[in-house]
Amino acid sequence: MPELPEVETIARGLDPLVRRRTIAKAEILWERTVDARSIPLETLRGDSIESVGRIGKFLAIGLRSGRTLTVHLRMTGRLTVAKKDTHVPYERLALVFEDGDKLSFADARKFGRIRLLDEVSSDVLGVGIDALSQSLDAAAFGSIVRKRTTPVKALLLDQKRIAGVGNIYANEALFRARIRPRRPAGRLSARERSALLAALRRVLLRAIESRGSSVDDYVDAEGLPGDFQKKLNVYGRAGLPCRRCRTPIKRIVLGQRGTFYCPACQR
DNA sequence: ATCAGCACCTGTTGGC
DNA sequence: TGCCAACAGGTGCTGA
Repeated sequence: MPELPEVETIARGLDPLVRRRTIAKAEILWERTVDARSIPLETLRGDSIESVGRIGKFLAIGLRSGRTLTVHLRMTGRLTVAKKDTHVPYERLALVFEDGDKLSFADARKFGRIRLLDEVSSDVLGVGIDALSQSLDAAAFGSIVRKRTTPVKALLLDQKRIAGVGNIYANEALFRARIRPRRPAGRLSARERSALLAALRRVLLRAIESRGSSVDDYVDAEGLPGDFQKKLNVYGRAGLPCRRCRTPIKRIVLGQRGTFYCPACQR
């Protein structure tokens, strides 16, 4: 479910809600929610939250002890704050605070993972340069794309190279840059590369302004949906007329993911 | 290096 | 109405 704009929205919303709160205990309701490489969550007792940030699609909860708790929402994860005794549907893990509230992680499909680490970095998390990083410039983007035969859309989705882009925004950025998803990445012209990088930034930033896309069930830290789904040009619009040229939007499968594009606008 | 296929899970939706 | 297959904002592993 959540990609960079949704995770960023959650981080911003969550930060003021959990800052400075002290953890009384972690309640684990589905064991596999805790990453096998995690420091045991019992050690969270007495620690407190300093801030909430984002690395790629990971939420990074900075703790007083200097450690970091990372949360990956995968498809259906949700993080919300509630009273300790509130029943949260599909709750898999809860950080109960000393003040009687809890930070609840709910996840219908159980794909989400939480991990407590001494030190975080994009390297430890296995992700590449953040899609909104200033250092992702033409040169850096060029070296990622260069000589690759893989379809450009698959490259955008590869978290080890560029972190944060998921299926919605990969489709949308390619539409905006007028590039077909199957084009081998290495065969894009310099002009197309710069159009794509600009489109990617623009789409992600505008999605953050809209507080993300709620296509199905995404909600932010306050339980509110985003608005960007109203502005999507291709994602989920198979058969509907292109907003630019009225040609029906096509759906193909690429790398096992639904892929949408306008056969007239995108070359 | 790359890629298809499958695994992990559950809920929703659309077709017959 | 009911059943079943297809599909879902993600990622990791295996084997060709």
